[in-house]
Amino acid sequence: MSKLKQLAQTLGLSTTTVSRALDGYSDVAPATRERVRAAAQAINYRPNSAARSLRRRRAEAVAVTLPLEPGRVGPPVFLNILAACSQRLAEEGLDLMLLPTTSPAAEMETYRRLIDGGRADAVIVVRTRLEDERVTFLKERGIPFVTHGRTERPEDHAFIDGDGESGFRDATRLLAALGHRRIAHISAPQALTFAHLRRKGWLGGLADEGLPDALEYAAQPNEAGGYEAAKWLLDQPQAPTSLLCATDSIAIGALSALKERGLVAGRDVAVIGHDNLPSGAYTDPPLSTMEIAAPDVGRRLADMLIARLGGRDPRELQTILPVRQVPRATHGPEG
Amino acid sequence: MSKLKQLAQTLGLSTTTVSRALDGYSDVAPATRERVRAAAQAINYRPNSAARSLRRRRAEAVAVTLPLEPGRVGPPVFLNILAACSQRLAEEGLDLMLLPTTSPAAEMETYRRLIDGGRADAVIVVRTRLEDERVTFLKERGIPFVTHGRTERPEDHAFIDGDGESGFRDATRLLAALGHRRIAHISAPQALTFAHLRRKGWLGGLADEGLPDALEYAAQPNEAGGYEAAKWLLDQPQAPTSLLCATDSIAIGALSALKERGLVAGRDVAVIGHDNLPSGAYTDPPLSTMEIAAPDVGRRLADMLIARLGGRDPRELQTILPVRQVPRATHGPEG
DNA sequence: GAGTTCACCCGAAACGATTTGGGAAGTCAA
DNA sequence: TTGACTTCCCAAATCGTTTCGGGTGAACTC
Repeated sequence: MSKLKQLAQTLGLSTTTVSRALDGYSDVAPATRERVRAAAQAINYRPNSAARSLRRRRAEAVAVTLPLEPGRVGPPVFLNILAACSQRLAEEGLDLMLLPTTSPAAEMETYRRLIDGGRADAVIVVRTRLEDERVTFLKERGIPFVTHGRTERPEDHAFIDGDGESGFRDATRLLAALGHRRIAHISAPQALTFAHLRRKGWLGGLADEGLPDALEYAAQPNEAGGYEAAKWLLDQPQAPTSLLCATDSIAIGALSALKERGLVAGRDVAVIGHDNLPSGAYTDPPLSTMEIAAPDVGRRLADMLIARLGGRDPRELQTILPVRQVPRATHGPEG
Repeated sequence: MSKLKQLAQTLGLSTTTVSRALDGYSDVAPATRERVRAAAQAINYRPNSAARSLRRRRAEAVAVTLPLEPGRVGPPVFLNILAACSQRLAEEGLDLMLLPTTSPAAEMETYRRLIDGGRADAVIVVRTRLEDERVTFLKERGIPFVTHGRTERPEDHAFIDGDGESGFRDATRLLAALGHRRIAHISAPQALTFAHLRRKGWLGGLADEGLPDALEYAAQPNEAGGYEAAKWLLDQPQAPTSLLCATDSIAIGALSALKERGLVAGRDVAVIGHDNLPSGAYTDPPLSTMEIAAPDVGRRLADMLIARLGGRDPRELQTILPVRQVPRATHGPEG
C-alpha cells in the first residue's frame, strides 16, 4: 500500500485530504492540516516523485548537461554558478540536475531522453556554440530554456552572457595605451560563442588603435593549449609583446612558456586572461584577468528560467553583463 | 492520449505489444518488433519516465550530490571521474544525475527527497567524512551506494579510495632521503577522510625516519589556505625546509607564498601536493605531486554500484588503489 | 423554516507506462 | 483427428499521487 494511503488510514482521513493538506490547500481545516503535517513528518513521508510528476504532468526538475569531453574540463566556475542557480530553483520546488556527457552525440541523446521522456521541465544550456544544435532542438520542442552564453541568433531565446567583446576590446586598448604594438591573441575554438566574441573584441580594439591583427593562434582552451600557443607565437619573427588569452587556463599555460624562455610576464611580455580563476591569483606573477561583473549570475539564470516557465517572453529575458578588468601583475605597468 | 497508445493505434496493435516490442521481449514476432521500432523511431518516441518508473518501481537513476559551499569548490577532478562513471552507467540504462548542494543541511534534505521520494535507485557519495551522516542515512534506508573515499567504518560499505596514507608516507620518506629534517604538513580539515589519511601517512613517514612532527598547519583546502599556511610556517623560528601539502590547490597557494619571500621551490624549500591537477604542470617550477594510479576510477565506481544494485555484498566491493608519485620540480633534487 | 452559503471533506477518475494472466491460431506427434 | 505445445498477441490491473466534481452538515439570511 502506498505511503500516502497508510498515512490517510492512520489519520482516519481520505488520501485526498492528506494530499491537499500537505500541499497547503485552503479547503482543509487548519487543525487537520497540522495533524497531517505532524504525522507525515513523523514517518518521514515524501511523495513518490514518479507518481507525482506523472499526475502533475511535470517533472519539477531542470536539467543541465555538462559537456565533459575526456581530459578537457570546462572551467569549474560553472559549478559555482550552477550551485547558486540550484539554490534559487529549490525555492520554487525545482530540482536542478546536472548530467555529465562525454560527446556531442551523447549530449543530444541525453536531451532527447530528458525532453521527450518528460524528465525535465526546462533546461539550462551552457557553453553555447554559435550554431547550437541543443538550442535548435529545444526551440523545436518548445521547452523553456535559458542559455549561458549567446548563439548566432540570440534574439530568439532567453540568455545571460558576459560582454566578452567589450572586455577584450578594453584590454586590447589598455595594452595599446601601455605602448604595445604587437598584441597577439590566443583564441579558443571559434565555434564556441564566448571564444568568437572575445576574438571579435580583440579585433575591434586593434582596429580602434590602428594596429595589425597579424598575431593569432587558435588553441585548445586549457593550459596545454596556452603553452603551445605561446611557444609558437614567441617563435615568430615579429614576436608579440603581449598575449591576450581567451581564458585563464590558456593564460596559465602561456605563463609557463614565457618562464621557459626566461621571459618575465608583465615586464617582458604582457599577459591577460579571462575568468578570474582562483588559481590565477597565485601564479607568478599574479595573472591579470577579467570577469563578469556580477556576483549572482547563477541566481539570475534561475530567475530567468522561472520567468520562462511562467510564460514570459524570451525576448524580455536577455541580459548582457559588463565585464570588469581584474588587473594584477602580468599586464605590465608594475612589471 | 498517451504516446504509446497513439503508436499502438497507428500500428493496429495493443499497447502491450508495442511496449514489449520496444523492450525486446521474445514473445513478439521479429517482423512486428521491427515494424514497431521503426514507427517509434519515426515519431521520436521515448517512454514517459515518470510513468515508467512509477510502474517499474525504480527510477533508473543514480544520484550524486556535489557539495559546493560558496567560494569553495572541490577539485574538478571529480567531474572527470563522474563523467566516466556516467558513461558506464548509461550502458545499463541508468542516468547519473549530479545535484549541487550548498550546505550540509541542504545536502541531507536533498538525500531525503531523492531516497524517500524514490527519485534515485542508488547513490554515489563523494568527499567522505570520517563520520558521514550521508552514509549513516543510506545504510539506514538500505539503499545501494558506493563511496569515493573511506569513512570511519569502511568495512560496512562499498568504497573506492586512493591509498593516500601510503602516498604521503612515501613522499615524507622521499623528502627525508633528500636530506630534509623539518618536513611540515599543510593539512586539510581532518573531518574529511582523505585529509585524515594523508596526515596519518605524513606522521607515519616521520616516525619511520625518527623525525619530529612539530610543523603542521590546518588549512582550508584551496589556494588561499595554502598561501596562509605557508606564510605562517615560514615564519616559525625553526621554519620547515619542505612542505607536504594535502592537495595541489593548497600547494599552488604555498608556491605563491614562497615566491613572495624570494624562496625558490625545489631549491630552497621542497613542495609536494596531491591530485595532479592539470595546472600543477604549469606552475613555476612545475609542481611535484601524486595521484591515484588508475585511469578508470569512474568506471570502477560505476561497476561497483551496478554490482551493488545486483545484490553483491558490499564487503566484496572495496578497493584501495595505489597512489603514484608524480615528481616534477618542486620536490627538490634538480632544484 | 426554507433556502443559501460556507467550511471541510471524500470517492473515483485520471496520469502513461509495464506486467499479469490468459486466449486464439497454428504446428506437431501419435 | 485430437491433444499438447508454440507462437504471438491482448484486456485489464497496477504503480502512488493529484484533482475533478460533488456531498454533508452547520451557520446564516430573510
